[in-house]
Amino acid sequence: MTGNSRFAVSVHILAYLAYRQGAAVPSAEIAASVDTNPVVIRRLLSGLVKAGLVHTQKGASGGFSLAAPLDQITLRDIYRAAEPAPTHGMAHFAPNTKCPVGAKIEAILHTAFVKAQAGMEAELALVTLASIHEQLRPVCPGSKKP
Amino acid sequence: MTGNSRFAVSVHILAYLAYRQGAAVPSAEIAASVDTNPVVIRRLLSGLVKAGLVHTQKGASGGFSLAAPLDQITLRDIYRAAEPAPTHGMAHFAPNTKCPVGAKIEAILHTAFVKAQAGMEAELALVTLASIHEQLRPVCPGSKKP
DNA sequence: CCAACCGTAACACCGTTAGTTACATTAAGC
DNA sequence: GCTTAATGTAACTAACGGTGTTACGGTTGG
Repeated sequence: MTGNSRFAVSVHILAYLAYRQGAAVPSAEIAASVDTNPVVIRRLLSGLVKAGLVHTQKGASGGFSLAAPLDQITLRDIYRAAEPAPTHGMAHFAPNTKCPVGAKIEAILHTAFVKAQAGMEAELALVTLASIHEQLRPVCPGSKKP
Repeated sequence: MTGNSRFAVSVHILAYLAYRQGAAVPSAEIAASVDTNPVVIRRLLSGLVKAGLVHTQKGASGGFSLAAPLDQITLRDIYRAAEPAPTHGMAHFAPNTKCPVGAKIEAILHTAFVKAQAGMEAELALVTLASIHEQLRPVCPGSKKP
């Protein structure tokens, strides 16, 4: 695949936790909703826990639950927790610095990328988990397992 | 690598063509500036030509040159010509549609991605090739090969 | 004619991601 | 305490995309 689905799956995970309304949800249950392996879910949750978005409880009858109110978690928070630092392909972009263009293009591109990234994250910041939960609401009367 | 460098290299290519001021530039010369293989350059240029940003001339003493004024080419144009349609990881994201969350999350995510993409492209649209050429200007008095 | 150049196919290599198995650790409930 | 259910993480495989490279046919100026 061209990109990774880390962000998309992470949003799904948090939406699912919102749907389950604070219960301690095991990774296997989330995995069933995403249709993947529980380890994949736990790997992503590891980052979400480190970012303070999710609370974790070990042991029997343990699981994951949201660590903040729905309206205080935005897609930007999730994006930053899920994705590694964006390189925009600059990682392996090493132009010939003996050429006048190659010597300066990198800094110019970096500036443009930072602005583009900011523009994207500004849009993501407008969407809260609460609004996503609201969109899901007509379909989830109670809090049932899949 | 986390991402691809198609966009970064494409901008470099167009900046180089601007630097060479309308001359027919062979792919090997551009490749020397980017420090890569000429075929890689020609592959990317293929897309730029199709997008109408670059003019190509086959045969001896042929090469590539800009097909539009510097102030009418923005980073967004280059981005769209260089990158394939953005999937945002949705390509391999196929949640369990039997789960209420899995069934609706895809549409919600797609909407958010479209907005995020638009926010990013709006920033890219503000940067023209003319402004990049201007930033390169102090360093390129004439039009010399590297 | 020939030398230079484009266009593209074919291929190998490498890094990333997803998926999977395995196992140590932790904690609730009896 | 023992059992059971769960997290956390390492290790491995398979698949995929991107880059770099060689090769070669087509085109054109001199």
